[in-house]
Amino acid sequence: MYINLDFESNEPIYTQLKHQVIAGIARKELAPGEGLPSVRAMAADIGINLHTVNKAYQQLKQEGFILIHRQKGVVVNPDGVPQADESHRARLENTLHPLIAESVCRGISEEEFVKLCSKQFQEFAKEEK
Amino acid sequence: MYINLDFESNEPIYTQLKHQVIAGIARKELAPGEGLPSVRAMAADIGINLHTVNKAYQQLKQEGFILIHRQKGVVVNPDGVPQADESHRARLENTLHPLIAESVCRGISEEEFVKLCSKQFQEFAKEEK
DNA sequence: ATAATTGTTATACTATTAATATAACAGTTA
DNA sequence: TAACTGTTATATTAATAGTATAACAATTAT
Repeated sequence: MYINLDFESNEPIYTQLKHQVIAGIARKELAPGEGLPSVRAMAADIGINLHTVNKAYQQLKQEGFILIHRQKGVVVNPDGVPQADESHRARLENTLHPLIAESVCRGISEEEFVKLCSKQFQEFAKEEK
Repeated sequence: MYINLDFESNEPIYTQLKHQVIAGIARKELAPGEGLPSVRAMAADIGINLHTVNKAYQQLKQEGFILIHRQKGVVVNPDGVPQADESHRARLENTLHPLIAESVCRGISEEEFVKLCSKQFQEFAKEEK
């Protein structure tokens, strides 16, 4: 699991870490049940504080992406990530709304927008048939 | 221009204000050249500080959505919002990426995702044909 | 049994951001 | 002259991000 952080970004480090773990799961590089480095090991690897890693891990656990056993360490959720419910869909819509509004203002057509999304979905598609 | 703020949200107030102005432009409720309330009037209207409004206005100006004349006040860009360039598209992709990754993890299909986007594009479509 | 490692918790500190509160300035308009 | 425009400056409060140590309890390896 290679993590690449941008310390100049205004996106918080723990958020970048969260996103890359989630992307790893979506890309199926991280399989259900697979272990992740301990908070200290991960922190040392990428050169940040263990509390920053812990914050990311705690939120990933809270959101169902990983499990944390006191003994076994950190593990990608063996049952898979919980399916989206209505609250997830609502949050997704609320996040998309300003993106689409700006796109409309700037002349990005629905077709182009959709094509852009599809391209990213393909990045996560891996012999799934 | 009705503004609706959620003071409990973790989305900053000035960001909420920005988004609603942009949505108003996308929805064509705010036409090019149309005036917006002065920073003080807007602040009094929605019950926030004038600096918070000013911050939103400055960023909207910086991003090409509005113009601010010392005399004429605040006006929706009469030339229309500048078209998206490559940097806009890159930012859009970067913002969409974690959304799509999480959607993939949670079993939201590309079809559902695209349908969700299309629904929002329709919200902004107004006898444009 | 000892040592090392695990997640977890607590405390403290710095820096940045969000938001508010006054106040003032310079130019425009009524 | 008075009221209003955007703008700037200064100060304060609260919250968040990130780091730095330190310790505890439980497990694992030597």
